[in-house]
Amino acid sequence: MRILHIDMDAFFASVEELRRPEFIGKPVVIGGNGDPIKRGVVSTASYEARKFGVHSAMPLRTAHKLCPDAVFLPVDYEEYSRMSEKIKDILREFTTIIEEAGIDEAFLDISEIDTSSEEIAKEIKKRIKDETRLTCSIGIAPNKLLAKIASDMQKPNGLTVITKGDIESRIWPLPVRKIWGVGPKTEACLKDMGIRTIGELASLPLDKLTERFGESSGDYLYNASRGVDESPLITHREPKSSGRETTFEKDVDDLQVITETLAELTSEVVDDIKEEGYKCRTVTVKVRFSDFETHTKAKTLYKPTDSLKKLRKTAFECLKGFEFKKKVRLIGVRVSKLEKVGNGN
DNA sequence: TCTGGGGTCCTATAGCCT
DNA sequence: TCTGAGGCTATAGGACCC
Repeated sequence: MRILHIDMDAFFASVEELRRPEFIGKPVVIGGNGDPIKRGVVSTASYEARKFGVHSAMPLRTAHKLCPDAVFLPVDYEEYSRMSEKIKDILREFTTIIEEAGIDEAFLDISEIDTSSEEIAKEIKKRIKDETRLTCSIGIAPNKLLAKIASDMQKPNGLTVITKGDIESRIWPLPVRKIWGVGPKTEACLKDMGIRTIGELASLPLDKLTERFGESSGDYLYNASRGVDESPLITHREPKSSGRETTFEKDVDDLQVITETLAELTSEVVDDIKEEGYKCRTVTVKVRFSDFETHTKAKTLYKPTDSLKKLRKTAFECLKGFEFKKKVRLIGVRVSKLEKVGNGN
């Protein structure tokens, strides 16, 4: 197997710099509605902004303190999606075995292509650069797990090939956090066990991992630390749920405002699923309180619907299940158990 | 003082059925 | 009739990803 992972460099920021060349070379921070004093987090920071310590998921206000002179811009998903499609169209000319992993990433199975991996990668980089003026980083390895780690090893504009023989020398020294699926919680848990690197993780026996993380995650970590991953590329997926949520600019205690906002969000979700041609059975309402405590209430209908009246009524019933003793920071609604409407099924 | 919004997947628990 | 063992579904919460 030869799997290629392609990851666009500082994608949102780079797309903005194409539109506004005067920002090139400056620290650029994309996030929220572009106002660094309001609630929101950083989606993407340009490499110049990263030098100030700004990174994804950081509160915009923190980014503003670290780098007050940065250019702060709102997220423009439509523009990034258009660019993403352009790039994916280029990738599809190399193979149809593609997994789209988010707006700025993809896996390609290049096992059956009769050209060396490096040549394919260089050609992809050239095509993307020529046709969009954007750069990307590419990793090539025997599986998705290693290809993704590889693409991250020499950013930006990198090209990294990892073979099975490289695992001990090049993968084991890396921190466990580099493994897809290992986030802050798992990292902290492993640190408690004295484990910091992937190599140290590989020294743990399977039963110790399954005991600590459960059957599924334990198995995954055991295999991942050895560079073993047999997961196939997902070339097509059906949506499982669709939702909308919003964080209030200031925490709210007015039930009227909360209810009205929920009604609006529900109507947006209904528009979304109708447009995609789905009905749904389950409605989940989410409330986050001022102390960040988050709760959900769900109700499942007997039969699938896309009726705004029915779904709004169900959302309101869910809302009644909450106790509002604290101010509300966020309200959201999600529908699931989706079924494609129409003849086909 | 901070901590978005779009999702997916996993786990635990409870009720119901065989 | 009683007591489980499993399977399935609904619900709630949480970790993680981009």
